[in-house]
Amino acid sequence: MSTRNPFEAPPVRSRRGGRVKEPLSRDAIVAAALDLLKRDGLEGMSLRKVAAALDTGPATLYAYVEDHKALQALVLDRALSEVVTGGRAQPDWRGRLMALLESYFTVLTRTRGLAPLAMNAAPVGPNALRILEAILELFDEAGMERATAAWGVDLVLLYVTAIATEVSARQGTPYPLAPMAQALGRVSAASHPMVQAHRELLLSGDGPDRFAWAVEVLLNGILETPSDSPRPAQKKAARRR
Amino acid sequence: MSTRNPFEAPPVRSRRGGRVKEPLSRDAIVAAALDLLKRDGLEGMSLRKVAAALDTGPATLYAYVEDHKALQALVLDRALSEVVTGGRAQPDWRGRLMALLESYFTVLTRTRGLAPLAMNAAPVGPNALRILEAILELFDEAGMERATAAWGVDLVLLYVTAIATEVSARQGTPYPLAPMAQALGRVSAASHPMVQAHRELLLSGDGPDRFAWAVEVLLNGILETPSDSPRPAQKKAARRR
DNA sequence: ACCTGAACACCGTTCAAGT
DNA sequence: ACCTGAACACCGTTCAAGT
Repeated sequence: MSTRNPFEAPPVRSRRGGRVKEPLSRDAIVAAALDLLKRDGLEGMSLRKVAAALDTGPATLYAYVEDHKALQALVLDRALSEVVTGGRAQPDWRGRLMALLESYFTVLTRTRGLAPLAMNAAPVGPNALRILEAILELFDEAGMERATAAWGVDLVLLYVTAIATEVSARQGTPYPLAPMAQALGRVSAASHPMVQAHRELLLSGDGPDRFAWAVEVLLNGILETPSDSPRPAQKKAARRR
Repeated sequence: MSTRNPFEAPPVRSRRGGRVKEPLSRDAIVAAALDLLKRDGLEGMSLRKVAAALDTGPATLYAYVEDHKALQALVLDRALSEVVTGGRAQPDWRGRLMALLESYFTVLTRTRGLAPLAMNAAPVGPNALRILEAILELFDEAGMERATAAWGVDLVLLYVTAIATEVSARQGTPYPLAPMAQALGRVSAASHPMVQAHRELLLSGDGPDRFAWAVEVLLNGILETPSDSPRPAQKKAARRR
């Protein structure tokens, strides 16, 4: 890869789809980094590997990108371009919001190493803003107050990002919940009766139902808890008893 | 520190509070690592630095600890020993749960670098189990169904861990929400009217009210959304319109 | 058999020397 | 003036050589 036979024709013609030593640019760097992230996960996206993929040294990238963290933020937002915000399939705002959050969740979990990146970088790129705008629109359609909507969008995005981080971390390991199962197995009924009683339920996987349930929880909770009353009445607490 | 004057007395007497070259052990390693984490944050807790603090080489630690990730998990659980689960100050389960989650949140945010550690490691240590048990107890007191409680405890802990990670990441930077403020300032009203309209609200800081609000949202939502009905009726959706 | 110095294969970032 | 090879100051992990 690094040694080139001098008798070979210079690689001018494009191998299909591949860039042909295109001039270095911020965008080309971000694109290469995202390719590496998709292929090899977070550690495939090191500054040195990105530089190597572009046939240059690591120092060169600093002419186009502040530092590694900034590159991560750029890669994240580029990846978020795949999130679908304009869905009109569902008639109600809840359905549309669920579809949007599922799209966000899917993008984060499908690309190995993307979710932790979203957990570490502030969502300030153009695609993050597009997602923000879409959710606020749906919250407005739901008749939510502005203050509640502002805090709510943060809450919802943070939660989905967090669960995506957890799920994508588990995707690496062969038996994801083995450590938890072991820990729960060792628990004594005397010291941890509740954990014992909930053992199987705590281990029940994270299928789509669970994601949908969690989102419903957030939406129901947000609708019921206006942000101006820090300690709302506990009217509902006893209801389900 | 590494060069020692051969004429000085060997460091046998304890400098107050300090360990005196106590024999290496898993526990001593974890304690030293937590000390370093508290002092210098996540990067202060590198395997090499922990080894150096114990006057040994990095290879030695592998006799006591699986690898760096396992050490992180041990350090996390040791730090979680400070979380107060037995509070009886509040008469109601909500108040006690709020106090417990605040304690967890405080422990995670007070120690620099601890929160991301909690985000990466599965909560399977003895202190994590103690917290799990306490929350399940309170959920039971609230009359929650078991399946709902099992999913709910996961939801609540994950959210609090996530927000602690975000807050503690911001604690490092001098002007935490400057990037967000800038991004929101550049947004055009034409393309992002909702973001524009919520601008100041989106930037309103993360004080204790906001944390309390978020927890109330989760609790209200969980109480209202039994886990057996993946798509509960939207009875409440229009109420606040 | 146990412990560990030294080596291995990496990092992100800087900067002086080249064009 | 711009670009970048080489160096700097680190990583986590392994393993052969010592006790």
